[in-house]
Formats: sequence, C-alpha cells, structure tokens
Amino acid sequence: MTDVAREVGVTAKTVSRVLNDDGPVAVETRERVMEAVRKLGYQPNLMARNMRVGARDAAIGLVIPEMGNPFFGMVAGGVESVVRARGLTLIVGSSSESADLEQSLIATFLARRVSALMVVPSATSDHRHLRTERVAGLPIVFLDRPAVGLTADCVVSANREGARAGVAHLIAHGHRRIGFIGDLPATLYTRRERFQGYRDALDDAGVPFDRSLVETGHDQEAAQAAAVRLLALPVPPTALFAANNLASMGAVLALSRAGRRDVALVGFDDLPLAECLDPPLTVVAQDPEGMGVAAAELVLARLDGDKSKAQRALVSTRLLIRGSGEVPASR
Amino acid sequence: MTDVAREVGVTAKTVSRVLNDDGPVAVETRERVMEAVRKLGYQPNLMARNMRVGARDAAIGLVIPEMGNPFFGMVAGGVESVVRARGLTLIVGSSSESADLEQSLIATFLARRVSALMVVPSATSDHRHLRTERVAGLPIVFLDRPAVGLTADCVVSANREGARAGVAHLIAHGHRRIGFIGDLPATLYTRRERFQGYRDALDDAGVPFDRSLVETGHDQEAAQAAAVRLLALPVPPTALFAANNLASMGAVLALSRAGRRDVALVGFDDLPLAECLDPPLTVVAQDPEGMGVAAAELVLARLDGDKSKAQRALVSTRLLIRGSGEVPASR
DNA sequence: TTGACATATGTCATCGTTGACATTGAATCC
DNA sequence: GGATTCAATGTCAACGATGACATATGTCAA
Repeated sequence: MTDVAREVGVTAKTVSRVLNDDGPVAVETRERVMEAVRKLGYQPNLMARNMRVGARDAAIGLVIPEMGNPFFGMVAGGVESVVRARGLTLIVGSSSESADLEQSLIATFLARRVSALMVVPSATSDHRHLRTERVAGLPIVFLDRPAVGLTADCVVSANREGARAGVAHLIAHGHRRIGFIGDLPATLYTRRERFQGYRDALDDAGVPFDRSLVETGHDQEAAQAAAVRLLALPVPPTALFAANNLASMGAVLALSRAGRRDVALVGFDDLPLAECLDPPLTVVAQDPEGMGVAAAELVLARLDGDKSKAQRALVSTRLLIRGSGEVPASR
Repeated sequence: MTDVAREVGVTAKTVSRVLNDDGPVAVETRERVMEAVRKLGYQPNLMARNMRVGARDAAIGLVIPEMGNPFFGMVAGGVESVVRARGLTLIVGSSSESADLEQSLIATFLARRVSALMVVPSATSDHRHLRTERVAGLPIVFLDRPAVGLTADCVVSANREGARAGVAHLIAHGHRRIGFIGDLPATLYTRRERFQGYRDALDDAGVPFDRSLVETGHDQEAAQAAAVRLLALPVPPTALFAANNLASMGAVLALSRAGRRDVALVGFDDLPLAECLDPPLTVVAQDPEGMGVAAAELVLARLDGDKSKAQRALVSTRLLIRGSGEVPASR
C-alpha cells in the first residue's frame, strides 16, 4: 500500500480511504490511486486489515471427515449456498476421521480468525477444548454428529427413527433375519443411533436380536466383505440393512456379484442412480444438502446475535421405496 | 499474548520464545508460561504472526466449481492427501461455475496470503489478472481445465483420446448413429475436447457426422431430457456417448425409464456402482484422485523452487468394459 | 580478579492497515 | 472581514507478533 501511495504521491492513509470508500477524497486523487493500484497489481493484505480492525474475518470454517465422500460433499454444498448468499466465504478442510487432524484443523481455522466454526466431528474426537471459544461467543455448530463433552448447537439426521422405519419396512415384507452392516467404529454416533433404530424395529415386531447378524465395514470394500460374510452364515439373513452410503454400495455390489436377487436390501442414505440398480434400491434417504443449509442458517443466526440456548435440530428422513426393500422373505 | 505474559509476569517476547522454541528460556519459566497458555485458552494469532514474519502462510487454496459433484470431491481428496503429507493446510472454496465468484474467491485466497493456488477454472473465466502473481512467484496450477489467457501449469485428463477410444468402442460394435450428450456451455474445455474425440472416432471410421445427434445438458435432469430427445429423433441413434458423469447419470436414467436395453451407452468418467447397473455401465474412466495428486505434487515442486517452464500434464483414461457399451447395433 | 562467554530476559522497532485526531486551504455566512 | 464550516489530506498510534539488539546475571578460565 505504501508503494501505491508513493507512486501517486500521497499517504497510505489516503490510499486506504480510496479503497474503503472512507473519508472524502478528491475525484482526481481517487482515480490516480485506482490507476496505481491496477498498475502495481496491489492486493490489500487482509491479514493486516483484520488484525488492525480486530474483527474476525468474513470466513466460516467447515471441517468434514472426507472430501471424497459425496455425502459430505453435498453437506458442504448446502452450507456454502447459504454462507455465500450472505457474502461470507466458506473454508473447508478435511480431518480424515482423525481426532488429531480435526483438532489441528480447528486450531488453524481459529488462528485464522474465522468468524464461526462448523464441524462434522470425527469418530473419536472430544470437544472440551472448544469451551473457551464457545464462551467467548464464537458460534460453533456441529453437523451430522453431536459434539462430545460440550453443549453446542447441532444438526443431525433422524437416524434412529429413519433406521427404525427402514428395518420395519423389511419386517413388514416378512423378514425376520435381517443383517446389519454398519460403520466403523461401532462407537460412532450415527452408527449407534441407526443400530438403535434397528433394535427398536426388531423389538417392536417381537423379532429376537441375533448378534451374529451384525457386521461392520467402514468403506465400500469392507462392507462388501461384510455382506459376503453375512450371506455365508449357517442360517443366513434374508434381508440386509446397510447403515450408510458406503455400506449400501458394498451390499449392492456383494448381492449383485453373487447374483442374489432373493435377498432384500434397504440402505440408509440415498445413492445416485439408486433407481437404476437391479433391483432398484430402496433407501432411507437423508437430506445432506438440507442439513448443510439448516446448520448454516443456525450459524448465521448466532452471528446475528441469537443467544438462545444450544439446540439440536433433527432433519427428517424419507423412505424411498424402489424395489430392493420389497423382495419378500424367501423362507 | 500480552495477557499470558502479564499472568506469568514476563514480557510478551518471552512468551513468544516459549511458543516458538526460539531463544533460551528457563525451564521453570517455560512451564509457567505453558500453564498460563492453557489456563487462558490462548490461541496465537496466525494473522499477526504471518504479517510480522512476512511469510505467506502454510495454506494452499483450491477453487473448484461445485462442492456437490463427486468428481471434484475426489479431486480435492487427492490434492488434500498430498498437501497434508507436507504439513500444509488445504483451503477449498467453490465458484459455482461463475467466473465472478471464481475471481472473488481467488482474491480472498490471495488476500489471505495462501502460499499457492490451485484452480479448476469455471467455464467462462479468464485468468489474465493472475499474471502479476505468477510473475511474483506464486505457484498456480490449473486442474481439469487449462487457464485462459495465461501460461501456467495444468493437469488435465486425456479427454480427446479417451473420448475417441470410447466412441471407437461403440463403432466397433456396429454403431454408426451415436448420440453425443455434452456439457453446457459448449465452449467448456472438457466438452470441446471430448467432442473432438467423438469427431475423431467418427472420422477414423468414415462415419458421417450428424449435427442432430449432438445434445447438451449440464445437469443430470437436463442430460436425461437430452437423451429422451435423441431417442425420439426420426432416425434415432443406436448408441449414446455421455461426455461427463452427470450426463451419464441422465442417460442411464433415461434408458432405464424407457426400458431401452437395446441402446448402447458409454460414459465419460466412472460412476460408483456402475457395474451394478442394468446393464453394467461401460465407461471411459478418469482418475480424479490421481489428477489431484499430480497437481498437488506439481504445486509442491514449485514451492520447493522448481522454476522450469509451465507444463501440461495429461492424466490418462481407461476404458472399462462392463456391458452397456457392448450392446450391438440394432439396425 | 577480570574479562570472555553463555544464559535468561527485556526493549524497541516493525510488518500493513486503519481509527482518532490534527492540519490546511477554500468556500460560506452574518 | 473574521468566524464557521467543510473537503481533502496528513500524522500518529495501535492491532499482535517477532527480529535485532541490549542488558543483567552467572560461570569459568587465565
């Protein structure tokens, strides 16, 4: 900025005034400044500016576990649309489901003085360390999974209810042996909730719970292997409930490769082209974009000074009946 | 930091020394400082630090057109793995395919003093304005699509070659009327290249080009409609070539809903569960993660001082034969 | 005992920017 | 014509951190 000022023959302050439309500036001076700015390719230093002004900057930080997982991609998309509409910038980083990386990402964001934080917590993280910031008035909203050790806003899917509905749907089609393919680790919030929904549905129908029908696989390949193991049981399940998108993909793959069109399948979370699969995939659809939007709106409300107590928003799910969930029980 | 210093009864400088492992500090002082840091929940102000040190910070900015599109998600994932391994932080923002938003995102990143820029340009953008930065030594790498009006590093798929191979595959199965479903706008780099590949394959085989077989749809729904239009032509195509993932999804949906298993289809870019579709989808697979990795490595090399001239890296594609592309020509 | 040296800490200036306040000159008013 | 006002610009300090250099204390060899 000093360079620009020297070029024009004024003080840095005057340049600052031009750039911020601050005090009065002579038309001619303004033009000469603008020209010098162009000529020198001057970029105002946001860091210095924010430091001086003391204001947290116009960026909001979002931490997600995986860039590659389309579910989080859609969540981020939802957040972004809202944040952008407010003229703020969204900064996204991924934690790879590691509590350490999550914490270091959060530290990076804080050090960069973001004006709010949105976090999809990784499986093993603890958020006690964020108490100070929360008390200091930094809006923090958790997405998809609630915070651990910290009371804070949070937007989650109706996991338990959705899973219950999905499994009840299978039971309604005559199934009593229903395999469950869930996330790793088993302590993960969404996994626990969906598992509870699975138990609920069984209990509601008086179907006994069989631990051997519960399998785990945290990526598509592992889920596929899990499905294969389930189908190889002495008394195999006649239906599968896949508790997340990757598990669904694994299950679809396993059934497809094994040519097992007699096994029913309901997935949690919708997949692209689910209706074109063979058979078309019945799912308990989440609304990832809606979650992002809801969370972002919550953050903006907090930024606007909403001081009401921390709330947990439930985003409902919808059972989309397409075929795979309506395969009747074979035995 | 001053607060911490006061708490301990030393100068800010001493606190700084402790935190940066700088000069010598008495063990006892160090401990007392650390304790005060914890107690007060002190967060060093990265902005102030970077300002003082003058260094660009340890963040790399990545601009992608869409958060929701899994293709870019995977690209970002690839970039991130490499960047993270170097201890740097990746900051991602989305431009919604708008040149204006892209430019403002870039400005935001520059103002934040990222140490390098990676950009998937939006369809209509121009990058002349980045000349100054490039000359000033800021590494800038373009991904998926090359820069416009600027010579810079760039990593792209072998679009033309891949499309040519995909269309040639259809021709080899007897098709001569092959519909093309491409991106919007038609001026988009990837669309142009893939279209050229389509033309190449037709020319190679001496198949006349028919303009009425070229349709456009920039999202899944539009692509589906485009496929429907193609199939309703007086002399309809016996095969379709979908030039990107959304187009493929639209085409699959259209064929599936119309029950047209007699129409062959090859998609550009792989889809999850493509092998479970009915028929399984033959694609020209890109390597989005590989593109991200390659681009990130290029950026790191530049950061390490590689001054060689701007290069364009081609990431090759693979034809994955699964069924939909081998449907024989019906007429 | 003294000076050379290392250790632990402090002082001051500075990074790029802007808030608070001062200065200058010209126009306006009574 | 002197007071008042306003426009245009300047001066200085400060944001939070650190680099360069200074100071104070202790240790040890000559």
